[in-house]
Amino acid sequence: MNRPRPGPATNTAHRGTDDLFNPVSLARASQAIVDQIRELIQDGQLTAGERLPSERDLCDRFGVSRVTVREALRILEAGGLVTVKVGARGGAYITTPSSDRIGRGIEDYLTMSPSITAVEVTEARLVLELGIVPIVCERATEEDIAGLLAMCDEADAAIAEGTYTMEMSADFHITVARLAHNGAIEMLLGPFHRPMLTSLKAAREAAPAMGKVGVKEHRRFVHAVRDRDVPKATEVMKAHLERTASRVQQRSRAKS
Amino acid sequence: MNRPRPGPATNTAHRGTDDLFNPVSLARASQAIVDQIRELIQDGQLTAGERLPSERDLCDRFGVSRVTVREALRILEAGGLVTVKVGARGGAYITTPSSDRIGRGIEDYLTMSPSITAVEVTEARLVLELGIVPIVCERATEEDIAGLLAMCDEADAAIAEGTYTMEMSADFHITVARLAHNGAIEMLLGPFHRPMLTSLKAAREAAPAMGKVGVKEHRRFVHAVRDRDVPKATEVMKAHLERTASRVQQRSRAKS
DNA sequence: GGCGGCTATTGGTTAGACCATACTTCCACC
DNA sequence: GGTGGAAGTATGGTCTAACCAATAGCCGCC
Repeated sequence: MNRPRPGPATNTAHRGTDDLFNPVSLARASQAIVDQIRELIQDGQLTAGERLPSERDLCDRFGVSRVTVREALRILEAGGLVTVKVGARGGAYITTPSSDRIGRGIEDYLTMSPSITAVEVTEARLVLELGIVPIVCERATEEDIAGLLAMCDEADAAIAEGTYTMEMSADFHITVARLAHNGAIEMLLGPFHRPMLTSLKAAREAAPAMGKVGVKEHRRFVHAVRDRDVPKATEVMKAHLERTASRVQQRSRAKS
Repeated sequence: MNRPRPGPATNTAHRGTDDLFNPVSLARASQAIVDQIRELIQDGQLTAGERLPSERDLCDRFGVSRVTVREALRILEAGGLVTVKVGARGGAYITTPSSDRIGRGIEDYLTMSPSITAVEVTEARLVLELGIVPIVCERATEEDIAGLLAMCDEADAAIAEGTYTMEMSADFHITVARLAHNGAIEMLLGPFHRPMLTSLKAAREAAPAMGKVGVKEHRRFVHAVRDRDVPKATEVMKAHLERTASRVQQRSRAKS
């Protein structure tokens, strides 16, 4: 049975005030466990795919009860650092934080923080989407471009049928972001679309012709990328996004 | 004397606490509670500063044990949606997700995801920092600019004393980001600096002259902003960041 | 009137138990 | 001999009941 490490916050023995002015009994045991495990992951001592000991094991090692260990696991899980499986061979497995989970956090922040306005979100999106244009122009492969054109074709077909949705538009932008072949950018940009969608869906119904113009712009953008024409691609995308932005502004103005 | 537990998929509880909180049933009860509360927050039925009922109260309302409620609170807390205080008048208070907490998530992702390379992180940072330059040039007030110049002065003084740190450089960039007066951008950009710091600290010692050049570039950037000269500011910042980027690349190449 | 201790409220933790789930093993049956 | 299913087992999910620890507010004493 391993003793709990005399680490930063393993306590349970601060009742005796033997040494004066001890650092106050630090926060929560569960948080201390989280910190330890997080550090192990950061140090590379625990790597993706590895399995932590069972909860009951961890209890012994940390010298705490199962509830405490479980709370720590919940926190780690919420942070996307581990996933927990049930059943035999179950347990907590180290996972590389998924962009989805992080995206959820960003999305929460964008949508729930009252200090962040829709205009700001749109502006941030503009910065990102315009910023990647040069990178996309440089790195997009012929297949990538063919894929984008195929999306435009599908969009046109959907418009003809009247089944075009804002999701399809968002998909296009997400795909473009992916062509930067940069995981960090992809992760940052993803969360911007869901809030945008909910914010724009209503407007879409009000202006059904919108989609048609949008897809035309998409296509012009793809052509510019195909020609590796950065200024043109930037210009097209900028106009496209700013048209969207103006609608968001109208909407947020109308709401207030 | 445990009462017979309903199966995990049993629903339609007869508990009907018809106010805000419904009994749960799902794979993880704690997750279901999280979902409910998260939704209440998103809907605005719970707003920042409000206090949730006590844990023991929530047990009754959700029809689960305290352990389960507590796990739910840990998850919400990890997501930055509530903060929990102890003692009388303690409890879970709704908080607007802080950019710090979200930043931690992004930072985890950037540093721990093996699929994200330092080069990608640097590139993403470049996109963001360059993208905001026009906005900063437009919105920076005279006070803002004076503040930046003051930072440069301090940096020069620190260099003269040999106490200049990478943190001071990071501070400069974070301050610049703040001048965009856009919370979303600020939130996105913050997390890029800590990983950058750890990645660059070693290099700093190897090239102590670095800081001097960096500060000089900072100052030239501020002057360009003062003159509202977007192309110039962009050019300066780009050169500055790319010099940093080249060092990151060297470093990551040396490591492999 | 102010200070110090009492008390109630509330989160933090423990211990032991039971259930649900999923993998493993192995045996019976074909 | 192979195969399907039953029993075994490891593990997470939840419950109960209790106690500890921190804090705010009140009350009485000086």
